[in-house]
Amino acid sequence: MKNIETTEYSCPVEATLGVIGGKWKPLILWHLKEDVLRYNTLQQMLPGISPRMLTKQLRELEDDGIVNRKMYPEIPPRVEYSLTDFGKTIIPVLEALAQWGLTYMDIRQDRKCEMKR
Amino acid sequence: MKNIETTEYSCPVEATLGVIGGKWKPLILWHLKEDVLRYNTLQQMLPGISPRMLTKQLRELEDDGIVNRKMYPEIPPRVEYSLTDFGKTIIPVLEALAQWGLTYMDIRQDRKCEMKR
DNA sequence: CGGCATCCTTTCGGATACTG
DNA sequence: CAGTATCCGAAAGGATGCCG
Repeated sequence: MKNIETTEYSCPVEATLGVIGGKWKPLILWHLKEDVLRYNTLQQMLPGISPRMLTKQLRELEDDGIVNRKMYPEIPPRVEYSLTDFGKTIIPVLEALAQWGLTYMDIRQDRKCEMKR
Repeated sequence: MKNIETTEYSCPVEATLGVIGGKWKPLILWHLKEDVLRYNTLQQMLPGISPRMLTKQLRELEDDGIVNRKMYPEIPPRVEYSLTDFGKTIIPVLEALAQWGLTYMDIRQDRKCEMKR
C-alpha cells in the first residue's frame, strides 16, 4: 500500500505518475470521468480485474484525494465511486496522455507494417 | 525488453504511459528536453541509476522512436543522446504532468501537516 | 567511455476461496 | 453486493564485475 507518510517525490512528473500510473488506474479514472459508478459496474467495465486489485486501486485513489467513496447502509450494500473536485482536475492531463497515445499508436502501426516487408 | 511486435495497447493512455512510464524515463526525458547529452552526463544527472538501467531505458526510448542515439567512432568512444522530432512532441505532455504534480504535491504537504496535529 | 552479462531483491499484479 | 485473505508467478529494478 502506498503510504502518504513515507512516499516522497522529488520530481513533479513522478508524483503525477505515482497517482495515475499502473495497469488499472488510468482505466478506472477514464470510466469515472463523467459517471458515478458502483463497485460491480466498474468491475464489469474492467475485464479481467480481480476484486483484490479493484479494491486496492480504488483505496489508493481515495487516499490520494482523487476518488470519493460513498457507502449506503442498505442490504444488499451499495457503494458508489466518483471523482472528487480535485480528482476532476486531472481529466485534462488524462486527455493529453490519450491524445498523444493515439498518434503514437498510429506511428507504431506503420512501423510494424514496414517490418513485414 | 519491450517488444514492438508483441506489445499491444488497447487504451491510448496506457500506450503513452508505456512509453514515458517507469522510474527513470520521465527524468531522462526531462533532462533531454532541451539538451543533447552524453551517456556519462546523463548518468551523473540521475543519482543512483545503474549503467544497466540507464542503457535499458535509453534503448526502449530509442525503439519507441523518442530518442536518438548518435555514436562517434572515436577513442575513447562518445555517444550522444537527444530527442527525435517525434520525441519532442511529448514535451507538452510532460509539462502537463509536471504542472498537475506540483499542485498535487502542495495539497499532499498540507495533508501531512494536518496529520501531525 | 559506454556499455553488457549475471545474479539478486523488491514490487506489482493474478488466481482463488471465503464473508458480513 | 462489495469486498478480505492468502498464496503465487511475473516483472521491474538494483548491485556488481567485466570488456572493447
